[in-house]
Amino acid sequence: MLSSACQDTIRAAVWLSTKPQDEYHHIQAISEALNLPYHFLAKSLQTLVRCNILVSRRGANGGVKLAKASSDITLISLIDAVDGSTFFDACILGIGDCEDEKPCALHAQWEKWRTEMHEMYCAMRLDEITDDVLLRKIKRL
Amino acid sequence: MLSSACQDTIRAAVWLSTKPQDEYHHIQAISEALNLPYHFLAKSLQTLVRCNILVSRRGANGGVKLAKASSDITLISLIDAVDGSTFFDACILGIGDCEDEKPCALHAQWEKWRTEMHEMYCAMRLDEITDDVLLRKIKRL
DNA sequence: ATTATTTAAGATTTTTTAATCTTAAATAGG
DNA sequence: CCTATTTAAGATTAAAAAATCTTAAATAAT
Repeated sequence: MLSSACQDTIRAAVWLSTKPQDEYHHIQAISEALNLPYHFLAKSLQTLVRCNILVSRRGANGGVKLAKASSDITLISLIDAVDGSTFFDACILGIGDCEDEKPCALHAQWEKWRTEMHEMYCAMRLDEITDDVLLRKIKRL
Repeated sequence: MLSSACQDTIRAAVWLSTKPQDEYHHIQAISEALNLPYHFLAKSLQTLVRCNILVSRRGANGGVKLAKASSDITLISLIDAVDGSTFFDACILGIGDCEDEKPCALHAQWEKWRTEMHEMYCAMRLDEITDDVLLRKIKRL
């Protein structure tokens, strides 16, 4: 559903949202805390920086931090940034042209779920994902 | 959501369901009709044969046919056969242990959709997918 | 029986995704 | 200014998924 790069960035963003917003944190530290591959994570986070979701600073005492309050960061913005917005477009059976006039047998139902999912991702913000329980679970296993 | 091998087998099964059930059809013919890679398709269809969803015959005038009426073949049986049954188990965020006592913020909603999807795949049978409209659309693009 | 045909099965190659490595650029602190 | 540190960026490698190739086994027709 979501690429592992995308899941990693969500984990990292959730982790960052539990820290004071003005604090820079080393990508290395995030990578270790969540057991995510450093260079792979760094690459995804760079994408978030370019999308103005994160702010980064190079050099000693550098790192990354959220560019805005966690309550202003939607899940869909992370997904769009890393995976692109083409995830909710495909037919559930992989059959082409399902969007057009004549749908496949599953189309109407899938369309309904797809819309609901998209709305959920749009509505859900980082601060809603974050709680003590989740924090014990966002590490990669 | 579904692997391309799985989508291919669904396409092929739908195509077969439009033919007389006792007719053998060459995998080559299916591959050409639906624009699916021959050897890749053949491999997936062999899986269906082993699961007794298809019957095959080697040699001249050989081919494959449905092992039972298309109204007795559920979508979930194809998916389980090709992709295995682990597709509906994962957390939507990729966070581990989401099944257990303490779920992630999206868990309850995702669980609901997942259950509904699974039920839809269980209920949907080949003959329901097949109609004139769909047949014009099941070719790979 | 022999031959052409076709599925079966495993090996190989290609493509995509994931992960790592290397070097450059920037920054803070001494 | 110099150095250690850290992100940035592109190259490389590894792993997984998709696709192809090759050979074997089975079958029908001649």
